[in-house]
Amino acid sequence: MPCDHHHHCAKEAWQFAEDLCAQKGYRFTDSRRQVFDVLISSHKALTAKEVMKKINNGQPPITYRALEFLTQVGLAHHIASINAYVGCAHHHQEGHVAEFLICTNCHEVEEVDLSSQLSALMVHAKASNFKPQETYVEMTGLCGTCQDS
Amino acid sequence: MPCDHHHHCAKEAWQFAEDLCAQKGYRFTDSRRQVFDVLISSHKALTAKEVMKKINNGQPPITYRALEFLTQVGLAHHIASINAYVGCAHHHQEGHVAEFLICTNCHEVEEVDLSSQLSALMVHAKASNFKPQETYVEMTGLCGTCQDS
DNA sequence: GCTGCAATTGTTAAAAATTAACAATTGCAA
DNA sequence: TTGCAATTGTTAATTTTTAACAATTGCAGC
Ligand SMILES: [Zn+2]
Ligand SMILES: [Zn+2]
Ligand SMILES: [Zn+2]
Ligand SMILES: [Zn+2]
Repeated sequence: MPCDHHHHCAKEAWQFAEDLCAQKGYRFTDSRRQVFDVLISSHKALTAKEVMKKINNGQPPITYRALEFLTQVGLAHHIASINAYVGCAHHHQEGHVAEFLICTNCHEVEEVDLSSQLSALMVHAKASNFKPQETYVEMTGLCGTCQDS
Repeated sequence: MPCDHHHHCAKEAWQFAEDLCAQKGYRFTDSRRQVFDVLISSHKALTAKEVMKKINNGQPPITYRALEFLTQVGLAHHIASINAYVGCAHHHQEGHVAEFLICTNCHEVEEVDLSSQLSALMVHAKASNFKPQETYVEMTGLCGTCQDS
């Protein structure tokens, strides 16, 4: 049971997503809702294939387009190290950076805000005259539950 | 010209690789050498396909196996955010963590040791009883050269 | 209400990336 | 030299992602 407050999470996430899309004028269409639902119904990172399976065998283009949309508007994150996606309903500021703790056994993902500790990562970029676009901080390992099993 | 000291780099890298393999008893075979050579001859991250092209159209299995070997013994790193590989000849301690600054334009990669600033990343893991395996800290963006062009 | 246009979807299929399977070969130690 | 484990060579399958284009939808202006 990775998350006891799960239903609560999901409900708040939906509210957040609705508001975000309404406010920004994004079209929160059926296929996008379906994919968001699949992601947000779990704290695990799901591959595109896993998402498709859960949506009545959704066709790849539709799923990939929805995943891209959600990622771009901030309702999901792409976890590069395992090539999977996780839903998100946090309010992220521009330039925000998160750290993801990814269990390699159950694929549960914990998202942690790194904004306040970002300088350690940025100092090298600045010293190298590097202009950052995206930052990925991912840590794979075993969550507490999976260490015991 | 991303690296003026390039030939120097490559020579030292070869020495390092030879020593490492000899010392640890790894077999530094031809195909592994070829892939290492391709990677270390550049400071850019190369996809598996790019590596294959440079090796007289090497067959996928051979290239993937060599990349896996090099990655596991520490002579290369997998850059998850762009799904590419970069050669490495640094002496990494166990549990070492590096930050990669990856230019999205030219794919030049700068590797920075993060060991001394690691606590910021680890504090959340410890608080969550998360047992880390691999850590990816990757920042995509534009290198100094590519900002000017 | 219609009309036109941009955004999104549905559908088919291709392309790209990765891996499986297994035979052939190599390196090395007994 | 014999045996065995590691590695390679080869073919082909599987998985993942994208291209292409027609059909549909949502919405603004008439
Ligand atoms: Zn988030
Ligand atoms: Zn777990
Ligand atoms: Zn390194
Ligand atoms: Zn560049």
